[in-house]
Amino acid sequence: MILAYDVKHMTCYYSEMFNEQEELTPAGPPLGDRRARRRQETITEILDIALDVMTEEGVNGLSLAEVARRLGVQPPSIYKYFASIMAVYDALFLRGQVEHLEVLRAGMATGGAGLEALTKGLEASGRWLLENRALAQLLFWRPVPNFAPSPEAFAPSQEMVRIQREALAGAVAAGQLGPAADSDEAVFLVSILITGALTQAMANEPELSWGEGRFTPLFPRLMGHLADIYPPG
Amino acid sequence: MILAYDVKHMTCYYSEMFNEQEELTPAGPPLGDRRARRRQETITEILDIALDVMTEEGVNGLSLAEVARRLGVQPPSIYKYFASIMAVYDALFLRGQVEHLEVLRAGMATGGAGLEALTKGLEASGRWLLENRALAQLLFWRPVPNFAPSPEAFAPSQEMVRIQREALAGAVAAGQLGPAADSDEAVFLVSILITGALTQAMANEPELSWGEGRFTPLFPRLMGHLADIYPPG
DNA sequence: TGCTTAAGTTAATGATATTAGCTTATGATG
DNA sequence: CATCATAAGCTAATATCATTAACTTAAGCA
Repeated sequence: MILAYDVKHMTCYYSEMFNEQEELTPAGPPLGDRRARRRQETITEILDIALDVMTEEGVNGLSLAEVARRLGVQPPSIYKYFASIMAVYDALFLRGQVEHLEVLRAGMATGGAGLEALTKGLEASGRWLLENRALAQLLFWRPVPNFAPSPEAFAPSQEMVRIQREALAGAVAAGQLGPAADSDEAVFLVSILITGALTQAMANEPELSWGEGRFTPLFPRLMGHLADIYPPG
Repeated sequence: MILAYDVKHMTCYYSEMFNEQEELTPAGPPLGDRRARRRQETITEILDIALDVMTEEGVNGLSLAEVARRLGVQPPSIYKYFASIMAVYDALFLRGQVEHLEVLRAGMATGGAGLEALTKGLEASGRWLLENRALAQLLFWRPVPNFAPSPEAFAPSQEMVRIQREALAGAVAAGQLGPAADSDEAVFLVSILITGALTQAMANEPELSWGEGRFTPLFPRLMGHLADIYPPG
């Protein structure tokens, strides 16, 4: 899925909306090896804390002052690492995309092939997203006014669409689905199913995991009926 | 749909999460007729402006200071009408629920019966929600940290579920769907379809209306395949 | 060993939500 | 019609933000 925010296949909204690219991290000049490592560690630490805060207070509840407090530092110090709070959101968006892509890939590898692999992959993705709700909301919804992900942060999403088309093509080749399933349209259709299940679960069942509750258990069934929509042979 | 935020059928999340009910409007003592009308007009005006601001700046971009500015008044004056910014969100949530319910009802009345009426109703609902994105996000997503709708604001959602079950029961009676479709599960399943289409459209195609783009045109087709999931006879 | 500069600091600016307390003028009531 | 309660406005103040400017310090490369 991750159709939210795709840019290549998803026509042009984000391509129009990308923020002007100021440096997101205030320039990383030729750092000595040791210094560079320390710096990277601090950046990671800031992002971890930011994620904690977002998980506790909501995506929009992120406050650099609170992050600084937990890091044991004064608020302006954060600006040595991130140009603005939007840059923090962007870094988290990128982190979310990358991790999520990896989870989808790994999930698909556990299944068989074609439709089965796709379903397994999307379930793994769903499980991960419900375990990382703050990231999921950042990736799927538009909770933060004036935030639009940078092209870099957005890039993994195109790979995600490619992978899914590949799986659908595999399902067609295996005779699980009709040839019409090898299309962007089918990817969008699948994205509606997974996004619907996830959105309902996130909004209504914040305590439950994938496979629990009233929505996510229906997802595999819906995927199974893909063959009704794209009948093989 | 509107399963997001339902409370009766949607188990218990919101019932646990309802905010302690402080007065949302700072007490409405026995107002004279004229005064009461003026007051109500001002309240409506504030909500209209708040909706404008949310539409322009995002749901979380609402600022009482900005509302006051547009109303031509100092920020503290808003507090004569609403106890807090959360009370404004709650009033808008209620307004959204009520209008949305009416739209669904009217939409269903235009179609035939059973499955057809349900599809017509949900399409009308989708059209309205895309025309009222700020409200849609407030109703479906959880964009505002620490906001939970009051039971009053939430109530219309139960009626919405009831109406949909009724339509599904009608579809079963008409032989369009199998008996298993007369269930809460089927309502949840339908809610996944509509929520998925709407979420994708809202996140990725903010300029487009219902029926345009890559997601919402797929919805009627998905509804048509409900008979595959709940085969009649 | 010394010096560059990364990484921290404090101080200040202009937003915000909200509370307290004062003023005014509307309109219900005698 | 006059009175008076009070609705509805105001200003001032508090506490929270994000962010910028300008300074200090100390790490670590040469």
